Amino acid sequence: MASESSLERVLSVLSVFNEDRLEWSFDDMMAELGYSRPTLYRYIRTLKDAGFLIALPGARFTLGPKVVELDYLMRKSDPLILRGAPALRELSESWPCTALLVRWYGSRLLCVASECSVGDPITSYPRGRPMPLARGAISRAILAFLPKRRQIPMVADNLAILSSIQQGQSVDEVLDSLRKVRRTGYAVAHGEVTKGVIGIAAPVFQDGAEPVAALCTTISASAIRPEQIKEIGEAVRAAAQNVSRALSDERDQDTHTAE
Amino acid sequence: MASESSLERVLSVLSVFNEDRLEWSFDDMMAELGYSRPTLYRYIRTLKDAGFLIALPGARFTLGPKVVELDYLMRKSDPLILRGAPALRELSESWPCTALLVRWYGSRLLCVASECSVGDPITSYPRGRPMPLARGAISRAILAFLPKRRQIPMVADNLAILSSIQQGQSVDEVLDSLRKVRRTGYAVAHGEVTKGVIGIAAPVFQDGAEPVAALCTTISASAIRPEQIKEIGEAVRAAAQNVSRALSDERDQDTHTAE
DNA sequence: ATGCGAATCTTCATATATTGAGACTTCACT
DNA sequence: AGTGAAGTCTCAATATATGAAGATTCGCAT
Repeated sequence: MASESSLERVLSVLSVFNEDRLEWSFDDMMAELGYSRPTLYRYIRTLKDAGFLIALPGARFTLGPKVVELDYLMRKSDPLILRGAPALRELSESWPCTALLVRWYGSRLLCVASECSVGDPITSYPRGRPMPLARGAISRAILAFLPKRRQIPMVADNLAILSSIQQGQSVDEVLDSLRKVRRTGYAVAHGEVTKGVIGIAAPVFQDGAEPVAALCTTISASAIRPEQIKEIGEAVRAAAQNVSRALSDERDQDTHTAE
Repeated sequence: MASESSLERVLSVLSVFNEDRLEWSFDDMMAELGYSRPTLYRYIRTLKDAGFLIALPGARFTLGPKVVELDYLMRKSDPLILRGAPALRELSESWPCTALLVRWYGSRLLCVASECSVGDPITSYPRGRPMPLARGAISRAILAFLPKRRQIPMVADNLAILSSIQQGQSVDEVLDSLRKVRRTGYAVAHGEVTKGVIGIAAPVFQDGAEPVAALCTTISASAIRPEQIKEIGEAVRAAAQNVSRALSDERDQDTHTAE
């Protein structure tokens, strides 16, 4: 068990900040992280100089402007967002829903863009809010299209949750229900993440076999008739396919211009 | 000249990413940063493990999910954004403009929130896009209210730019025109950042003497009559004062509950 | 499947940078 | 001027980052 390096230690300073606590006093940080006083001051100074932290009055600290700038860079030219925005708009205009684009980072699901056509958005997953890994249509739209090698351990790791939402009692049963999702082309979830909300999601691919994202609509169960789900599902699937195609075309262009 | 520490070096890996280049191949990074192969691999692995980077196919890298998550945390509970949002909405509803909330990070001006009431936003400063330090109403709204100790060097450093926009030929002349801004309570700029766009900005305070942000409206010069500027300026000033008050009240509450 | 080249990770000896105790400075406030 | 808290510096001990070279794994085409 290699103990962590100083590089990891600086970065873990940034990990003390979470949904519940965005302002830390020096002493609390020291207690939390267990570094010595000069060391923590050194780390903090380094992070401050790089813009990742700023000092507040009263020996307290919070996240700094560099974070905001980096996120702006990502937003500004993420091909997924650029190519996906029209799809989000179209879906959200066709039904009273929130349409989401959720990136699959190999181990995290993170909403990267969303568009909402109802006054009071039912799902509250704006950009940056991590989503549950094994619950909901999005998660299943990804899981179902993972290559077996990655799929099986993921299912095994999350079997308890998957069982609790009727996806099967054993790994094999879950795999079976995922196979169905794969055949249909989209996943549907009834109130798995938020009660009374139906999620309908389809995977987005870039080139490889593994999906890079999912496109999803979340609709209040009371806003549609059950028969409409199929229609919406097809629309989501088609939209996701369009985004996939747009992404792959772009990559081709890159390749060509690079030659 | 203390050479940089390994901590600084890891963080500078994140600084190769900019508006023009968000994907780097390993070799380009190595050339840019000048680290040895194993060292750069170690840095990258550390950053990947922390979620700040992800690998793309073809030995290329880009920014990772942690950045997005951290920005979400900031957005979600930045008191300035929370308290400022109503002001932005109100201003943008009163005139055909884009209203901005711009944080002053001591050395950087960064838009943190904006609200737009015209179809095609005239200014293109969404969240995270750094703004010029010495040009425009926002910058002057901050500069004018800085304590002298910080103000004078800032003016001196940026004299060339300030002169080019008719703020005075010498430091003293600029200070004089800033004094006027201070008396008026808001700054006005005609097409300094974007041609044909008028900016009107006022400072926001938290507790201290130094402003923490500026509230700004940007209006197309053709959309208003010149006489309206005063009216808008007063509204911006009043709104900024409200935000300041809200921020300070909140701080008071913190203090009381902490006792 | 098999093999190839590129991408990534180890190993290891060495030099070097990081660490923490404690002293010191700085600053804000009285 | 005096106090206390925030932040920095000094310095010796030591842990750790470094890079050369080599091993391994991965991705992909055959």
